[in-house]
Amino acid sequence: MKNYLIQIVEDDSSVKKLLEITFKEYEFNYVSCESKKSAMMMFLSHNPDLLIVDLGLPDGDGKEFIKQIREISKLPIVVLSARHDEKEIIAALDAGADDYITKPFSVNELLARIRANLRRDISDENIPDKIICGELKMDIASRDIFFKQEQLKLTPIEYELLKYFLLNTNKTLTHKQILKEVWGIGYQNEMQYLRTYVNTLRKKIEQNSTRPNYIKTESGIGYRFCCNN
Amino acid sequence: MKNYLIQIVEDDSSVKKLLEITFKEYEFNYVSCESKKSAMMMFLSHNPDLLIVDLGLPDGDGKEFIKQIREISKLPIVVLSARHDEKEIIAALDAGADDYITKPFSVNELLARIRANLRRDISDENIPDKIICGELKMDIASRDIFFKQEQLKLTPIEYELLKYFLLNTNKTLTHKQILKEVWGIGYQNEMQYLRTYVNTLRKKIEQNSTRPNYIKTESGIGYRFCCNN
DNA sequence: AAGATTATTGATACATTACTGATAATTTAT
DNA sequence: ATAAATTATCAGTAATGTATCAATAATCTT
Repeated sequence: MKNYLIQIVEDDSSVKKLLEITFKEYEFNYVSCESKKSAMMMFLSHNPDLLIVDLGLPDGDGKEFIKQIREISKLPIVVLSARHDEKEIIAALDAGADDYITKPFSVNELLARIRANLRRDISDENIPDKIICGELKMDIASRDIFFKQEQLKLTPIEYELLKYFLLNTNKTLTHKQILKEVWGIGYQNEMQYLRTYVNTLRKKIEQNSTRPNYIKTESGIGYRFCCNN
Repeated sequence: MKNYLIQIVEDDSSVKKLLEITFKEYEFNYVSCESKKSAMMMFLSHNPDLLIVDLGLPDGDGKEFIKQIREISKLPIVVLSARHDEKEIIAALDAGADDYITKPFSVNELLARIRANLRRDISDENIPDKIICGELKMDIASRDIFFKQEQLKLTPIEYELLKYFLLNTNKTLTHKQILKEVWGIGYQNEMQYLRTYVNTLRKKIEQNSTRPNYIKTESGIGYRFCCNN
């Protein structure tokens, strides 16, 4: 296993300490800092494999930092936030975070999520040319999609949407994230487009479109494409 | 593996830093500069194996630089650009760039593309000298094409188009891919040429030109040459 | 240079896909 | 349990993409 480096951005010293002890124990390398300003410098000089960012930083919003990072890098970002603040979490996901953990958190949950997000990063190392998820099979190179041996005919948007889902399975994706990725910048608020296309996709890949197995609705947030492989 | 030298042309210091750290870590040699002017001098003095060029340079357009380079060299050029500047990217490809990466990028994707473009340089053409697909038979060496025993008479573009199709059967090819490959760089947007030639090819090889068996239309994307052998 | 072939252009009819808006169904909050 | 908010559904329309063909321009042949 590669020796991953994790960068912690956390101003609350007790939480920071807890993270550091945990990483030491589980033999993750880490570096840590306490402000947005030093966070960017540290990011550039250390090139970490994963970021853990607290949303309540003293010298600027953590979301701002996430946006800046997202201009230049795709590395996994895991956000720390108080549980009650769902809006903050959605905003951070929209800004480009990959996952979130609510405080207080269990050490096991933290480690599980970090591993999951590091794994995801590895998996796009070889920009997979085939994705298989249950009865669904997508061949990126030839642009073929099969559902139960049958070749599916998808329009360009349907295809891009399904592809985005398949590249981000088992992850809650906000409406805005999906719209931005599939339709492009400027479409973040066209939620009805998304509903319409989720509908047509469900008709094509769900046994029972009212009890979807793949595309699950996360009311108030977005969708989650479920895959058990 | 040969010790490749990569030249970075990037004015944004945080992106430049990120690239440099990445190349250091993965043991690529690199040189970097920040302006179009110094880029050309550096190119001439260092003779790199691959160029990474940001499209938004301060003292002149990156496209200009690419054109100048293409006057004197065929080396692989990879363009860096923000995702939303799709027009810029197209223009850069037309100007002679080989590939592009949109910011933000994942380090792995960056490395994968660089490797792919370095490889392309040396890869020899393992093109078969005879291709048979259903009633179609093409002999690359002698340039003969037979359709149902009959020899077909094709114009140069028709021939190149059919050859490209036959070398890439059962794969959806985008309009741009086809245009770039058959007509050459700079023709990516001349879609009408492609339509016209698909039309004439269909007349020559399809039983029923309105229900094509070979050249299928993929609306909004391109064409797919179907072959069941 | 004339004639023949091939490439490009533009106009038009046709086909598919994207978007819109109304209404029904479901979920969440009070 | 009811109201409010969110989501699903679907059919109509707008927008975009494609096929076809004929006219012109460019190129090649002899």
